[in-house]
Amino acid sequence: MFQSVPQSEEILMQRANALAGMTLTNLANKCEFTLPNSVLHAKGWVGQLLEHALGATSGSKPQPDFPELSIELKSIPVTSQGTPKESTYICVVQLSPYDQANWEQSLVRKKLSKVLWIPYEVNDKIPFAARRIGTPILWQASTCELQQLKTDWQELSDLIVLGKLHMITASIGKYLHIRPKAANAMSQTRDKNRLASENITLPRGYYLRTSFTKQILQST
DNA sequence: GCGTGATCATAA
DNA sequence: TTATGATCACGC
Repeated sequence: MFQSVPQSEEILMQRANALAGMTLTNLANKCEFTLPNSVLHAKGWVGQLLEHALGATSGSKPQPDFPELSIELKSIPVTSQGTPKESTYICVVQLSPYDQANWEQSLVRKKLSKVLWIPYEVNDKIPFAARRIGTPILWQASTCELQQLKTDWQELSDLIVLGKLHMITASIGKYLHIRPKAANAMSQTRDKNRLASENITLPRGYYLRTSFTKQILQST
């Protein structure tokens, strides 16, 4: 479908709007993507289909999907009521002291600078292939939202810098929280905020709570 | 293993 | 039903 990088926000939005109402089968056919037999073994498939359809190029680099536009693309599964079904992964929790230095330069802040949300319906009665893509929403956090995100990030970052990552649970943070992000519970990484003798830990990621993304989708 | 794309599975 | 912790796939 679209394979070139969108040169402006307007072009990106035109493309995104053109997808609204299409089923996953419609879009997969146009992009020459093969529909997975089961979502279980294709968890990120919808996101990658949308990236391709809109011309995103970042791949797995730790930066927004459209770096020239500072726009991050997020597909988001919603119920027939428009409520998000899942929390939204933002980025990995980096574990070097400098990464927690300041909010403005954090990976979370950069990823959430501006987000193009593309909802798609998820409902037990609708087969995966028949799910429809919804109306895109280009979002920027309000001053109030940004303040809370910063507060959450700061609280979590303080714990990390103090070597207390192991004390962080998913219940910390109003909008933003930290949860495991790994192949499985055996995965390991090093937390450079701790002594070498005790720094092996499970890789983690930052996620947005559904209560917050629900607010985002309804505000527009 | 790291970082991307996420959803699954079950305890609460 | 929801939130937390665990898991799946891919490129490098």
